[in-house]
Amino acid sequence: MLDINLIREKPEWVKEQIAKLNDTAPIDEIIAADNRRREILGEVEELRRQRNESSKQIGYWMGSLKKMEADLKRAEAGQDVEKAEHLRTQLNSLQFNADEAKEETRKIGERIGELDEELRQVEAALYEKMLWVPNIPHESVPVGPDDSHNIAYPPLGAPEPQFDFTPKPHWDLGPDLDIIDFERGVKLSGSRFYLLKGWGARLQRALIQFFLNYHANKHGYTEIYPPFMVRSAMFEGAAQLPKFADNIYRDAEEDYMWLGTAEIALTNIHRDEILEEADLPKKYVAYTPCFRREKMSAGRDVRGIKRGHQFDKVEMYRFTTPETSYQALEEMLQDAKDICEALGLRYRVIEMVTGDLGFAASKKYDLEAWAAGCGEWLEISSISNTEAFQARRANIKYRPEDGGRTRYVHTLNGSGLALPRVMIAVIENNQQADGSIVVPEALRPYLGVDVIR
RNA sequence: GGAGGGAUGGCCGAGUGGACGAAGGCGACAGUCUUGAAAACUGUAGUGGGCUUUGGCUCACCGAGGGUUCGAAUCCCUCUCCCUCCGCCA
Repeated sequence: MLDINLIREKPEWVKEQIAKLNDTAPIDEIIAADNRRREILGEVEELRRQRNESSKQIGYWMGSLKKMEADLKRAEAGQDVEKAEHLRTQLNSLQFNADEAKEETRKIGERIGELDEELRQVEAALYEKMLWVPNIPHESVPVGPDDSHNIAYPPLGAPEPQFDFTPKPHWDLGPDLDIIDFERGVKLSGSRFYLLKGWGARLQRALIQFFLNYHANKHGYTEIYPPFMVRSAMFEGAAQLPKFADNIYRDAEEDYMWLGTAEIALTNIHRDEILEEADLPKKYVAYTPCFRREKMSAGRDVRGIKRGHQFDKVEMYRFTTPETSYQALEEMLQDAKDICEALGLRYRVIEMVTGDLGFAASKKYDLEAWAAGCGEWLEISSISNTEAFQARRANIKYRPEDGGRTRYVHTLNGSGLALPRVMIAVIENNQQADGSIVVPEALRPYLGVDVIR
């Protein structure tokens, strides 16, 4: 979510920024709703102030009345006719004042009720609109209309694998080695599902283990095991809802939704908290399966295991101060590159232009790995700085060390790395003429074999 | 799944309709004392919104949302979460 103050103060600038994303947002409607909201707020608060004031007065009178009633009872019991008469007169007049004030205050209350109702509606409408406004790109992001304009940096890591035979794509290699079973996956769950079997399943498990250990041991991340289903509010906090509702699997009875990425759980770890600046940055890493409907990409990438409804991913996540978030973004990019290097992948960095930033990111890099069998660059990581976009939705703040006002943290997320695709690259790039696969050095301690055959 | 008990400030905990943004304690911070520290004493402190001549003024917030009332931490309803016992279970 954007800062409403920013929209209020620089509406035209905000519109320009959003136009760069190839997106639109009802900024004028938002400003109108915001104005109306503040108008009502001013009115209703003044009325509340009046009500508080007269309630206090009434309270004071009610106290006096109680005392006078007691006095009257005593006077009557003591046969003090004159005093009783005097008290009765006073009592009646005070009672009259109190009743009158009550009636007047009740009317104020009615008006407050009406205004409150309108305020509720205006605020709900404003909030709903705000939820659909995308994040604003960082000034360093190149302006471009779509992904064809993204900047692809020269390949890094291992040289392009060379073969003296025609390398097979994983959808042939897998079944030949009996490590991927497409038919039975489909039997269980339908299209876009598969089975990993034997060394295939073990290879994926080794990769997960390797990634987690690497980030925890060498990069200083704290490992998290989160719930794989979370409440819908967490999806809203991570900016997945309302916009991406089509992509989410959910429970039919309860308010549970299956993670599309660990980012959703990790973002909300510190939801509604105020962190201490001294505790920042917080760095988390988590392995989770990810579940996606893929409605939007129906018909795309149907071959092989590149895009399924379920996949595994190790995700890095950071909470930082605003001053350090862009440095943190570069560090996370390096963290992901380190893994690519350690695995001997041929990979490249893609810097996204404004038109391909997506909804939540202010700046984003992708990492792509070369897969020699299918002859494709596969996206194996996406690393974003969302600045305060998620923090505002999930209400995550920190208290600056100098004791100033609380501020929103910046949050960053990045795959480190995404699984079936890294496995595709490993399998296809390391295949030999006989169909066997050489296990990368780094994974051998986890698998206990040098070659999968 | 059944029965019962809870949710109050950083923490503990009082508060059953009116002077309560909330006693008291602990912790935190600042000051006094001290060579320094501790102890003691004194003082300061929540979050968010609106307005503002930037001095302030004001509203809301006691798990969440409704309701009753002139007035709600306090009474009523719904929901969420936690705890205890029973049942079931990896």
